[in-house]
Amino acid sequence: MSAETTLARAITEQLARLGVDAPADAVQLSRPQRPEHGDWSTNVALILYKQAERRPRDLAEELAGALRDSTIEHVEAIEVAGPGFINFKLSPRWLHDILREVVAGGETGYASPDLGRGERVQIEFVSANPTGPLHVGNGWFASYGDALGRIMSRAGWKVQREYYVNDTGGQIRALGESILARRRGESVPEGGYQGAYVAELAEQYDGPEEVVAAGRFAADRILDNIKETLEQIHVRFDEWYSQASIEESGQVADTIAFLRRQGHVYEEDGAVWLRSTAFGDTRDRVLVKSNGDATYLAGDLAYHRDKFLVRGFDRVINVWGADHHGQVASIKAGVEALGVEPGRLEVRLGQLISLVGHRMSKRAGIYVPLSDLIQILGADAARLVTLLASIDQATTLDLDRLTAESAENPVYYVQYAHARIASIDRVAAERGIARVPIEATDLSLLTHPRELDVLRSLVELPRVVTDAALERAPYKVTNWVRSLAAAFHGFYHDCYVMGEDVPPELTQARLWLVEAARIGLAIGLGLLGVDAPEQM
RNA sequence: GCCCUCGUAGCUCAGUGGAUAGAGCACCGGCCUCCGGAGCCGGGUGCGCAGGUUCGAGUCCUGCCGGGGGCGCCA
Repeated sequence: MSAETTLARAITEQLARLGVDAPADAVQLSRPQRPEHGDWSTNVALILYKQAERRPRDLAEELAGALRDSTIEHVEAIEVAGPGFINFKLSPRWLHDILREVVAGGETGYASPDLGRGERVQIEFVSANPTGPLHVGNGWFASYGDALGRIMSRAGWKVQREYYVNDTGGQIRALGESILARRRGESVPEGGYQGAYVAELAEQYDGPEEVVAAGRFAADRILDNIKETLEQIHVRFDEWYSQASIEESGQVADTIAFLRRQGHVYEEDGAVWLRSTAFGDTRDRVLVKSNGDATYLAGDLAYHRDKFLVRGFDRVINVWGADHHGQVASIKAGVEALGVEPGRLEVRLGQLISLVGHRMSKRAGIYVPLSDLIQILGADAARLVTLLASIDQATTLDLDRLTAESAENPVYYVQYAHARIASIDRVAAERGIARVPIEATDLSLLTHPRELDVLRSLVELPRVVTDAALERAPYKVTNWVRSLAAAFHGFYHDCYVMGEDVPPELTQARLWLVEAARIGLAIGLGLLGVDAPEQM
C-alpha cells in the first residue's frame, strides 16, 4: 500500500473516532512544496471544521493527537501548522519502498495506471490540408497529438492515431488552378497558392489542363512530402483517412438521409439545413447548398458517423487549431443529432503559433516550414520545444532565437542525465562491479538529501502520468522529466557511486538508485517521443 | 456588436482553492586529484486594473483594460 493510501485511511479512521464522518473526497493528501512542511500534508481539518463544529486549528490538534496515538507505517512526526494543516514527516524508508516499486515495475510497469480500461480512443490531429508543406504550427500539434497518444496508451487506453486528408473540394481546386496558371507562365490567381513549391510542382505536372486533375496531382505529391516530414520527427499515424473516399463511397448522402429520417433536417431557400440549434448550436447549418454540393460540415458529419457508428470508437479526440473554434458547436450538435452521446467527442483547441513580426499564411507562402525547424534543431529538440508549454496557451516563436539557443535546448539537459547513467553502467562493467539483487541490497544507506531528492521525484511519476492523461496535457510530463533530470544531476555531482571513499554496500545501493532514475527518465522521454541516448 | 480564449520575472513558460508564487533562457559571481563541466552552487525583479466569494484567491465570480481566435450556401 502506498504511503498516501495508508495515511488517508488512518486519517479517516481517526476522524470517525472523533465523531466526524468524513466524505471520501474530503481526505486529501498532498506533497508540500516546502521541505519543512514534511513529506505529506492534509488540509482535512480546514475542510471539515464547520461540519465538526470546531475551530480549524482545534480540530487539527485533536486529529493530530489521535493520529500520534495510533501507529502509522513510516510516520515519524505529525505537526499542526498554519491555519490548520497537518503535516507528516516520514522515515526515508518510505522512499526506499518507492525505489523497490520502480525497479519492480520497470520501464513498462511503473507509473502505468489503468485509467482507460481498454476504452478505444481515436486521436485525430495535424490533418493539415495537402496544399502546402507543414509549418512549425503543424509540428506543434503533431508533437502534441503523438505524445498524448503515448501517454494515453500508457494509461490504459487503446489509442488510434489518425490524419484526416482533405483531398477534395475548393482548396484542391484552388491548388489545381495555381498549378495550371504557373504552367502557363501566368501569375497565380486570387486566392491561389503562392509558395515556391507550386512552381516546382507545375514543372513536374504533365497531365491535362484540368483543374481537379492538376490539384490531385499536386496534393498527392504534397502529401508524400508531409508524411516524410512527420517521419523526421517520429510521428506516425495508424490511418490516413481520405475525405474524397467518404464522398465517393456515398456516406455523405447516407448521413444526410439518416438525419432526414430522424427529422433533424429541413429545406429552405433551395438548400438543405441541419436543425443544429436543437442541439445547442447558435444557428442552423447548411448541409447541401442550393447548387447541390454538400458542405464541408456534411462531409465532416459523415466522417464522424464513420468514426463512432461504423468503426465504433468509444471516444474521439480532435486536435484542432483555435481558428476552427467556430466549427465546434456545429460538429457537436451534428454528432448528437446522429444519436451519439456528445461527451464522447472531445475537441481540443490548440492555440496558434505566431512568429515574431508576422502571421503565418500558407496561401501567401509566409511560414516557417517544419522541415527547416527539424533541420536546425534535430528531431528531439524540435519535439521538445513544442512540448514545453500547454497547448492552451498562445505562443510566440522566435526562430532566430531558437536557432541561436539550439545548444541550450532543455532536451539536452534531460538526455545528458540519461547518458551519464549509461556512462556509470559502462564504468561499473569495466571495473567488474555488478549489481547484487535488490533484495540483498541495504537501501537504508540512501540517506543523502540528493539521493532522497531523486526518489521524491520518482514518487511523483504515477500522478504525473495520470494528470497528463486526464488533462490531455503532455507538457506535464516534460516538466516532470526535467525535474527528475535536475535531481539526478545534483545527485551525480555530490554522490559518487564508485569511488575510493565509497563503501561497497553504498555503491550497491546507489547503483539501484541510478537504475531507478534510468527507468524514470526512459519512461518520461518515451512518453514524449524523445530519444534516450546512451552517449551524446 | 456577440461568443470563446489568454494576460505571472527582461524573454519563453509552470503553478487549475492552500503555507514564504517557481523553472529555463539572458545577466553576474563561485566549483574539475575519482563515475562525462552539455553539469553543480549562489545572486532578483513579477501575478494587467478594480470589486466580490472564502478560514485562505495567481487560481472561482462580476466589471474594465489589453492580445489572439471565432460568428459563411469557404474549407
